[in-house]
Amino acid sequence: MGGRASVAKSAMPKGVEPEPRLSRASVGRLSLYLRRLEVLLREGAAKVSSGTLGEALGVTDAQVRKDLAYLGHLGHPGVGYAAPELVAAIRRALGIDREWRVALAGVGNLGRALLRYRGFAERGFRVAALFDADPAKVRQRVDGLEVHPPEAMAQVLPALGVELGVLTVPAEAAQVVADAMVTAGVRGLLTFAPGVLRLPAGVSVVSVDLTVQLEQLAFLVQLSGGD
Amino acid sequence: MGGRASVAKSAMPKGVEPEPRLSRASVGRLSLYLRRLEVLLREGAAKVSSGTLGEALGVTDAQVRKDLAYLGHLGHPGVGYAAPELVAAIRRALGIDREWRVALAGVGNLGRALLRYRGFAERGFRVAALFDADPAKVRQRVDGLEVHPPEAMAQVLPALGVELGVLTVPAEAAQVVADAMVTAGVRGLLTFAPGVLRLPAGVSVVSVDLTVQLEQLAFLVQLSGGD
DNA sequence: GGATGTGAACGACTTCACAGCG
DNA sequence: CGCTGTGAAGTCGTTCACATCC
Repeated sequence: MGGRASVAKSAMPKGVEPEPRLSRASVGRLSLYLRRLEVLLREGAAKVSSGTLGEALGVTDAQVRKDLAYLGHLGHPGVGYAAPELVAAIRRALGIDREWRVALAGVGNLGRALLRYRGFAERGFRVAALFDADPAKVRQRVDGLEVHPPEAMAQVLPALGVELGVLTVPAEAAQVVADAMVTAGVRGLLTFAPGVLRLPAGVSVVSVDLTVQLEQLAFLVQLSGGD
Repeated sequence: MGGRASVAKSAMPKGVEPEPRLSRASVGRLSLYLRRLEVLLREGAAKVSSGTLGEALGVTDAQVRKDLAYLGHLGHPGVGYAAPELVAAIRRALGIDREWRVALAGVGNLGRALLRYRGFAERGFRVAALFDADPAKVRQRVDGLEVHPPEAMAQVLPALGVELGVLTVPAEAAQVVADAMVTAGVRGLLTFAPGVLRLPAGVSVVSVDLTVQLEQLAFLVQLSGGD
């Protein structure tokens, strides 16, 4: 097709350094390093090398060093990394060196499962509000939290300082609920609904699409078993 | 440590074609195209172009064509792709042009949520057996399926022709249950437990790590809001 | 004209290899 | 010596651009 010019970076005159940024893949690995480090710390390890850190995760030592190099000069040649410092540095880089207030919409089985999942609280993600469109669920208490109707978002979320939203609602409702959350000031969404959300710039989205994951698996199995 | 080196290509004399393989990212997009195509088909569209297919998904037309080119020469220049044929070709490529029997281990909230999720059945994934280590749950019926104890895997799974396993068990149990499933003949696992599974070659794994996802989100929000 | 398929350019991520430091 | 940090090389995936065909 002809000139789908697209605006892009035309406004940028030049000169600005590329400034290496933490890549998406690196961020995912940092999460894994963090978890591994916590295990190693509990086992009493004070120092870790890039080799030992990556080993159990299937990551090469060179990759580990590259990832960690983004955080600054934390390693000591010939020795390794000081585990506690490394944990602190990773937490800061990931933005989890503080508490995040989270709202959860859709108190079905999936929502309840996430609510009880310890991993979240351990990392500073605190579910502060629940929402559900089902009148039978509204005003009930789940894990000590009252379920609010969706209309209450604009009032409740800012009051509680909620910045993140988790969507465990049916696919049909996802876009509407997402819009309501964004209007109420939420700046990031983790959605489990299939399909793509259209959101204003400045709002981040991470999508966990279970169908896509299962299809990936089917593909891999077919490949390896393709005899 | 070494070991993983495997053959590498240094030993390759030459001559053998690289044979382009469907990349992981491409496979993920094919899933999305498939879902989009089904919507378009319901709306009565018989032909689609790479532009219209990718538009709603945020994928460029060139990317769509590259992805679809792996499936063979399906497009008609000046016209586009015939939607029904494309659907069939994608299903075949992903290995979902047939039914897959699935076993689910861990009948907690998350397990129940997946069990009721329609998207799986629509794509030919049939949950054929349930397992749980909790004696209170064993022998109960959930969604018409009896819950078996883990010891029954070796007997039940081969009998039902189960090839895929879904793990919604606590982190501590994941490796043991995974091993049991593999022993019982399962060739692919979708796990929701945090942590890395060590499995024999030939068994595929897709891991959905919710903590990693949330941390990705926190990182993105911190980035965009880092003003 | 309209849209595909595809080499070539480009960019992003990973691995290699080694200098340098404790 | 062991292990880090990092340029260089290599690999993989995406975007561009255009010849080609209906």
